[in-house]
Amino acid sequence: MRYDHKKIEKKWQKKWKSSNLYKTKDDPKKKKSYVLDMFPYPSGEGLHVGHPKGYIATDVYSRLKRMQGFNTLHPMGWDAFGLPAENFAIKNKIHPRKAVEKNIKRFKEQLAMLGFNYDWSREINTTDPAYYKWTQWIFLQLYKKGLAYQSNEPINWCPSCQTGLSNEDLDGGLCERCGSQVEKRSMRQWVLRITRYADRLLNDLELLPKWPEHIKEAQRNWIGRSEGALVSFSLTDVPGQTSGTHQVEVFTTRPDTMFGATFVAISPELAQKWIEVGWQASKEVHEYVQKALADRITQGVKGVQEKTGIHAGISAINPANQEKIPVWVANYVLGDVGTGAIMAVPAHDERDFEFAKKYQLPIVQVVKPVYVDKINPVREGVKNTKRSIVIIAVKHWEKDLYLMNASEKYKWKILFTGGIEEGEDPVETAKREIREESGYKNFRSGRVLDFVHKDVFYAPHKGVNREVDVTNVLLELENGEMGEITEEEQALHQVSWKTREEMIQEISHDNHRFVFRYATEGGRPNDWSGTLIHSGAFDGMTSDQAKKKITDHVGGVWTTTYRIKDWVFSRQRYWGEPIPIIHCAACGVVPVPDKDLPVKLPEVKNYAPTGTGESPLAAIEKWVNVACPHCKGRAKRETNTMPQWAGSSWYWLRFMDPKNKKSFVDKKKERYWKPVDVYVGGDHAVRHLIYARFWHKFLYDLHLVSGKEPFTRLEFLGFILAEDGRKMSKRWGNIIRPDDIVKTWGADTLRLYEMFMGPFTDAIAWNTNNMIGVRRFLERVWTLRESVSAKDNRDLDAVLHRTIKKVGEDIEAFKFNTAVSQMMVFVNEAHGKVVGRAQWEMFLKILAPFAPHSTEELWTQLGYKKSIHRESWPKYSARKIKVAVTTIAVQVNGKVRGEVSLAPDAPKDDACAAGRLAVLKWLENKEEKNVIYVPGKILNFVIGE
RNA sequence: GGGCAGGUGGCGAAAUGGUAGACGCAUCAGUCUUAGGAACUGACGCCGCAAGGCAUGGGAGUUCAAGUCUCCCCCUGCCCACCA
Repeated sequence: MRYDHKKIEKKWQKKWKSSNLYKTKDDPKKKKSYVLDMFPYPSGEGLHVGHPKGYIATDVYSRLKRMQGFNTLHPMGWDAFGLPAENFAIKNKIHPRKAVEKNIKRFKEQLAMLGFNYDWSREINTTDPAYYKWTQWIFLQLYKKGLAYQSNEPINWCPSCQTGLSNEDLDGGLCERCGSQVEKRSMRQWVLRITRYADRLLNDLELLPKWPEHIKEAQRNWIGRSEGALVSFSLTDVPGQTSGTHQVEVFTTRPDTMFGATFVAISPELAQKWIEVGWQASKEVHEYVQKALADRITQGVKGVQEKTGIHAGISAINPANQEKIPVWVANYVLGDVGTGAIMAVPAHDERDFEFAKKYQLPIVQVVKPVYVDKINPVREGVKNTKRSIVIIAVKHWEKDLYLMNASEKYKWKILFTGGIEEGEDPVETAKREIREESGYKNFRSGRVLDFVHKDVFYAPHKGVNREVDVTNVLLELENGEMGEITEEEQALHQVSWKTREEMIQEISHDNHRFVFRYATEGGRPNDWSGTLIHSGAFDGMTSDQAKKKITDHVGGVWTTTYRIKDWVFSRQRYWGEPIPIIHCAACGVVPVPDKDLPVKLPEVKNYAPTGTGESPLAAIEKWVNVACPHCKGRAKRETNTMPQWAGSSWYWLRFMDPKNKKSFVDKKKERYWKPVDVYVGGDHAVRHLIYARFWHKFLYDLHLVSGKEPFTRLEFLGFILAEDGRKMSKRWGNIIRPDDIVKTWGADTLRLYEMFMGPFTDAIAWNTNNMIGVRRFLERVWTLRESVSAKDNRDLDAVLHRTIKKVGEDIEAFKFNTAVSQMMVFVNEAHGKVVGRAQWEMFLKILAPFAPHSTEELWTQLGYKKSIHRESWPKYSARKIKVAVTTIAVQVNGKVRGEVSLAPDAPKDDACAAGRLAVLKWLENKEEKNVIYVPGKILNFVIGE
């Protein structure tokens, strides 16, 4: 009988369903495993072959866990509220609920084709009132704890989607759904106080060692905690000054550099505010502000590259040194970051530096960086000496080449250096040193760089530790004429001309490389920490010490700020959970009593957005007008709805207990099933995970859930690209549908191929030819059943047991590709040989998670009535993995010159004897200095030349 | 600009510091044939008739031994971003 995937797959999918094979029961005595997919949003497009990749992985993983004896929870559901469903419904003129039902049906059919082991009795749907009742209930708990509040602060408004958006819904200042430029609009909003959890969301990332580092890093960026000082600069010379313009407050993370603040820069937004309160800015300033604000809107914050600004005609007093410095309006200062104004320290901030260069503003270095040498670190018990030196970059008289000063003896490649004599001009020192050490003697120019630093190192040629104050000099030669130099100097300096690129690449010491770059490419602040200079009483302190001291000195406040803002939680749209609040003229804001939950979405004729800032629900008077639960007086319902993120912020808890009518999850069941052991998905690196962690922590604080973090391990998949390497999309016409693949090649082939393509986390292009190779593997498996015999084939034991071991370990580690290739190795090995029945059964079991249909069919052919998917995972025998003879490489001086077959545990003498014969011609007449033998791996003869 | 992940054959990719390229695709040669999306046998990093040499983005280093560890440079992808 040939391998007929069509018949087999349909047959078993039916049987599994009717026998409830994958139903999960709560069994407190058994150890559990909770394997969860990020549940999908059921779009109208249906699935392409990229979508199931994560579902296949969790299917394989959860099948392994079940076979290993775990009580396994592996559910699926639908995240079906939100703008896309609503926009789809409006466009196609059907009710969103109808559209969602239709889409879910289609999704389920497509998932069913692939033979997944979901327990469908636990299916949930965020738009089901029995589900969103609890979403509303959790919202009310947030409200009761003061974590949900109303606000009239201006929020982001998308004119196209006609709804408010949270900061997280923006992409570079544009609406992430439709790309429209977002406006600021003041309107009443519900907001969740996620900032109160910011520190815990940040710190508890440390509780998640099994999360990918890049996801954690993205979350840290998103939370954006930074510590710094709030400092006031008083203003003078403000035309039309009012109380609003007496002073300007800035936020800085570097108060230690305050003595180097040579100007203040304010955002166009703040300038506008000042104008509104009476500042009589000049015509030019006025025009600049208007233009900068307009650019923000037309180009978005992202689009503006060039830094521009204008002197505001105002002065500020630097509170550190009481110096009068100018105030500029600058487009690189943003209105909604920090206070909307900065103190600019061009010597130590890249952006301020760029601006200061452009407008010729003073640059004052106030931190002297200390470079601690890693190649020649200071030594204990050696004399410490202090000196002043120059580091000298020397430019060629004609070409763009520079002098490299190499030393064979000390193995370094650096610039020239030399000690400054008492009272000597650093440029003269530099010229003298170059004449003495290189011989070049005529100079066109020389200048001292506006950058000093300190080096701390051990000087091997003098045998002392050095702490040196460095002045940096750039010399340019007039011509190539050379004078006499001593032999001693010649031996010490191997002089050569190098291009700029070669210099940067070859210089062996970081400080010299930095000086070279500074001299030839222009200035850039560096991040070596250091001590203060030009800072009055604070000179000599380290940056860290000075930060708080200077903040105190100027009367500033040390504070913590976050990039993450409170979560704007209301949407002025129809298709979402109604916010369960009643507004009563007499009692104010009244939460809907628990007994009246859920507040169901009413039927409505027109669910298109109104654009007035009110949701379509506001027009349904019968629904809006209610009696106040308190005073029974006339009251109105809240008409805003929740954002799409609401339903997915707690759904993993509902799967534990999906039908519970008394609470969102039974406490006992929660304690048994928590936490999610493996969570698998692709999108949503930041927002969903942050929101979910936030709600979970909140529920933890109410003692409603029993763990601090919901997801122990996160596996983040790489997307499958189209065959042309682009994203699969209707637009490119490169979509491949699983339906077609399953029909032609079978679900098992598709599953196995998606696991075999490459590393799970990599984005890899689909390749149908490669997939056919996997189908060939399944056919060879099918053929193998003909050579099964009663007695085991001992020759296959080692490879079989190695395969069992590797497949189990690789699935556990989500290294599915190498698990599959190991099974291919086994089948190649078994090809043309007799396979013992017991061996065959073990192999079918380890293949079963990947290819559930064909293995089930082959299993039945052996006469079994019970499903293979209820079998347990085979145990490998460590003894059988061991082989009698193995081939190891024989090296001579690390190069492979032959090989030899040995027992893996052969003694060294035997190995050497056999090895010598194998590489005889390489050893003749040579002195054998050493032999390295690693049993089972390698034999290396080290010989003299 | 910052962070993270990467850079290995014609392609997808393997490789606890120990024979680089497992496994698969494609290609080539052959066998068989009921001419099929066949199957089977073999070859397949580069240069070279061979002996051998050269090869994991480039350069240095540590080591008996480096794709793997250290340092520097270059490039690509993803995320964040004039975040003060």
